[in-house]
Amino acid sequence: MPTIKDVAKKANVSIATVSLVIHNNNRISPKTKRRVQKAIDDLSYHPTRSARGLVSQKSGNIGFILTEDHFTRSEPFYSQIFLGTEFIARNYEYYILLTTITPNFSGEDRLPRFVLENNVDGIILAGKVPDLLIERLQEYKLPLAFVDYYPSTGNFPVVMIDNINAGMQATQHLIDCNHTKIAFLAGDFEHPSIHERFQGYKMALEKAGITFDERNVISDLPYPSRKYGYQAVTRLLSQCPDITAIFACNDAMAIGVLRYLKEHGLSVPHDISLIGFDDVEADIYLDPPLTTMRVPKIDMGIEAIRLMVDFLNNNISNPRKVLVPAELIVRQSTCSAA
Amino acid sequence: MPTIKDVAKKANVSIATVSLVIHNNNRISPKTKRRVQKAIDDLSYHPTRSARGLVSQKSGNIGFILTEDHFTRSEPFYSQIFLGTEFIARNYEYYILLTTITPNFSGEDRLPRFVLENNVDGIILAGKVPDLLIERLQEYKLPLAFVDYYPSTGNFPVVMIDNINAGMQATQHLIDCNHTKIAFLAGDFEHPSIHERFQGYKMALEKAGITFDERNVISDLPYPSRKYGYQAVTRLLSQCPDITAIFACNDAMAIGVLRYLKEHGLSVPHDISLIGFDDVEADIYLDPPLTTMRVPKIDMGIEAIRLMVDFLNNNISNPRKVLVPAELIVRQSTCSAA
DNA sequence: CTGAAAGCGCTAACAT
DNA sequence: ATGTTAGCGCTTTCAG
Repeated sequence: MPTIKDVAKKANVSIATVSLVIHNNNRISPKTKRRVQKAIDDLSYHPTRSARGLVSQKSGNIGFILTEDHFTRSEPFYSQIFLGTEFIARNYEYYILLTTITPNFSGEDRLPRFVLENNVDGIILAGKVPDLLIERLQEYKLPLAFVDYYPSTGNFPVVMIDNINAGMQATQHLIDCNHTKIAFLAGDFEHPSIHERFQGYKMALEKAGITFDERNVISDLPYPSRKYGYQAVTRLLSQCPDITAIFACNDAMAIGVLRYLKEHGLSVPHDISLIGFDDVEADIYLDPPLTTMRVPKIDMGIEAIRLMVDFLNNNISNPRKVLVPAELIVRQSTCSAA
Repeated sequence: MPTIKDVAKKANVSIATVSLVIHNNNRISPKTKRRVQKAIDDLSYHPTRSARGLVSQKSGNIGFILTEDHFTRSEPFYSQIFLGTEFIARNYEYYILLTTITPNFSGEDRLPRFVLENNVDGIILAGKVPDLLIERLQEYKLPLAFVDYYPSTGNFPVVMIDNINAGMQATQHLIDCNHTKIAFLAGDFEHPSIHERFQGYKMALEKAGITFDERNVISDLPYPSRKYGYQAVTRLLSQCPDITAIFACNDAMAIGVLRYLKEHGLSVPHDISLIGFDDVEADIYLDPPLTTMRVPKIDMGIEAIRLMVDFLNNNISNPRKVLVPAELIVRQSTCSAA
């Protein structure tokens, strides 16, 4: 591999000149610039990352952290976001370094290697991450950005689904179908996204003049999975058998709900309308295909990188929040109330 | 961030000694070793990646290349493989750098930036990649490893599905169900995997004493997608209406086939049995759920990293090939012939 | 057993 | 407008 010295020699200039040409500094005469450029092209020279990194104290990498359970879960929600970051990072001349951490991150656990080794210029955190991790990360004065989660304290760039709006839209769709007894299946209320969807749910009810009934809400699920969706609806139907529509906070739960209803001879959508959230790939193959709120997962990754790069390049002091809209996808699991 | 100098000062030794301690060199007395280690711990010092990289000429990164169309296609086959590499790389203290290239890579196109900038120690290529790219990459004397593809020339570490076996198994399953008129829907015959599955198909037929019939094979599809599966079966049924079973080379095509059959009043599996390949997430939601060959995508990524790291650490000269087995998953799209 | 010093390839302040 | 030079933080001979 040619080095800057080879170029300098070939173009009969000093390495400083070569460096200046590379950075397109206009102190260099057009003539030498051309000569140097030719040498660069002839040798097909490219500055080496580590040498550059050493002097500039910039790695050219962005870290991406998520908890192990989020990485390995079957619904590829966060991996889609990650792929979104990978997809766009290229345009900004960054590479993404992925790592997972344990959800129970404690004082014993060491920080991701890329932090310790100074190998990232900023970090994107996806999904719920332990507060302690965030604190420890801040000691390294690394720019942080959050996707689909934000910590209760601190002012960071954040990409979130417009959950309130989406929650409203989903509920409104059911209301438009003349439903009034609408159940809300939350996953983990600790998660801000879920809580926001719940706000939207309540707002839509209120706007339609429907009294909110606490018994229609199941909010103590340990995890928003198929299994717990199945379980939740069991409980729901016993405590309020008259509901005609269910808003499940994600598609995994909705799939569990659907299975329960079918197994118990309840027709979807004729007996009960069902709307999910996320728009996972399986939705269209369900019977009936699931009405849901489509979340632009790839876009969320893209937006996160944009925020980070913006920050890195311009040192913006006032962090931006971006809300990505979810889109109502009407399929066949919802219909007018009888 | 503390540097090696800080540690040296704190432990009252030279930076050379610190470096030796870090690399666990036994020329250092246990006593100084302990003292230095304490200083390292107290300062929570970690060598900086770029400094290390500069002198060692090792980046600590492994590149992952796939073509754009493979990255963006809806069936997340290669992204699963990629996630497998990400998953395991951590254990070997490597990071993965992903990049995509155009499928029509030509002389005009520049190589991935991580190659030019000397930012990877080796490269994994997933899926079919242009020959020219491989040639150009070899000029950089970077170790290469292939997943789910291998070039016609050259001797590289390779991870492949055991396609011949899998093709046999799938076909054998249909034969076990008393089928004899079994169609084979290839995607792109250029791809070695498809060709191998075809070998397996023929071998199973032969073993069962069933004469191979060329008309039962559709092999001129531009791309193995739902759309082309749908199209292929149209043609297939017109040219040999008596087939009772179809082996589609991937699930995407199988899904297209299934749609066609349902739309044309043919029952799966009663009129026609259908087996796919890949085991994508949607399979279990299909009606009927799809019998298929499960491909361990994550494992393939893991194996690829293993091969690469083996090579990087031991400079193995005789590249290994690993064949990962596919597993027959019997669901409800196949049954005994009438 | 430990230290001095050279140098990896580059950037940027300072000279000229 | 261009060159000289001092590092960036580390590894690794080579001396002692």
